[in-house]
Amino acid sequence: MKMSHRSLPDKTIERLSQYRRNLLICLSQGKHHIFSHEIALIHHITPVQVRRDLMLIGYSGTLRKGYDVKELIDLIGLILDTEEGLKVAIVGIGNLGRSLIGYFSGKRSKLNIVAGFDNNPDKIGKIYAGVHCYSSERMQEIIVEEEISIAIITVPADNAAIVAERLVMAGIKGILNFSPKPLNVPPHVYLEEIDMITSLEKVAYYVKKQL
Amino acid sequence: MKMSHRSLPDKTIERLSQYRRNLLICLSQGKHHIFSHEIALIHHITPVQVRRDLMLIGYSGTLRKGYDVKELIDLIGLILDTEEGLKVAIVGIGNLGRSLIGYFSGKRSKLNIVAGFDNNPDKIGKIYAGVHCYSSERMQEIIVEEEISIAIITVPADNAAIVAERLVMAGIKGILNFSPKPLNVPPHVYLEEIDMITSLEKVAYYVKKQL
DNA sequence: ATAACATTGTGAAATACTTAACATCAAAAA
DNA sequence: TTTTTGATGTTAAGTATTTCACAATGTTAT
Repeated sequence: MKMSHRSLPDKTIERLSQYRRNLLICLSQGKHHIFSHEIALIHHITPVQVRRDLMLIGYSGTLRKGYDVKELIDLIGLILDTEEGLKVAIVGIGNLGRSLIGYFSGKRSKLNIVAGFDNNPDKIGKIYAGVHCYSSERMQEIIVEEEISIAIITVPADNAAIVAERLVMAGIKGILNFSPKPLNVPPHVYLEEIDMITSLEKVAYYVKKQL
Repeated sequence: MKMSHRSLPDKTIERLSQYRRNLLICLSQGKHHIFSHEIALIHHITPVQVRRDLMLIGYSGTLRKGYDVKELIDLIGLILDTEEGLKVAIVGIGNLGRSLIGYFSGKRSKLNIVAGFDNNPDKIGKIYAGVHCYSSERMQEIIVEEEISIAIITVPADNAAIVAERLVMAGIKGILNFSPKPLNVPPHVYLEEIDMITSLEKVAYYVKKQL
């Protein structure tokens, strides 16, 4: 089990996260070993792809018995997680923000949403599924104080740019942006964008093509 | 302006959708021509990539004046949209569902959310930002009746599989799935998955790497 | 008129990612 | 004990996507 994964492909990272989630389910069902073709089936990919991913992270299964579920989960954790975990803030406590808080609360112990921010005075001071909502004005202060390193932006498009700028100034290291406006961040801040409108238009394109 | 784009790269489709959104903003600001490097700057990609995409859709700009914004928007529309538009249903009117309804309502005239479905009796019969919420039991009936071709799944993970199955049976052609469980659909149904947990874990991975 | 320039369009190279092909080997079967 | 089987691990080939390099050419400056 060598640790020689200097730089894993982007797509492999995504799949590792997905593998882990389903491996945890397998484990909870009492399944302790799994074959590459079983993992592949769950994720609708080829067994070779699974084996390649595991090869890249330096994991070896047992011939004819497959992979040890528990070991694999732990190894993926070693790659994706930090030991102490990372703190996450969510900016914009609208429907989307609250939905995300719901998704994450309690689930992944290594990524905790520890603060929410919003401008709406009705929301400030309230607690949503365990997450305290603060005034946006206190963003910088609390991010520094709590050592929050990741932010999720779920504010309306027009506010996203200014929010991002303030997050960067506060020392945020990674941003997950749901606003459909491309953001401008310095290269030392990792930016991941989820563009739901584009995703839907893409579905529409392929539906059209098939008609 | 030839129409020889038998099969555009997946990534090009995504970018076209994004280009269009920002071109519409340019147009509304009175900008009628745009250079490849200007488009590139907005989207944080290279000018060559922009030119390549436009080449692939068979659009030619004017040397030294760049691209005609209006023409380009129209051409992208010709590729991404159907003339009559497509109808969209949203299954699961929780926080995420309502947030998506908010995003799309009124914005894109060619993709209209025309129905929502939920099991919660409190929600059935209500109207959310113009979208009527029906009982999930009427899903099949209404999809057929209204000729809905696209569905967005925003139900909890455990219900997603059965929802997908029923959507396929009802004749849905494309699905945008927000549940973190990989779905199983026949090959004639286009499936796009947005995995918010994976996206966040990916951000965490790159943040960790940079530390 | 001519030269310098800035921009487009594109073949070819480079990079990133996936899949095929197969050597290897432990377990099960004969 | 030997053969067959069915899995892994990996090199090499294939595909998809991005970038390089540069020819072509209209516009502006001289």
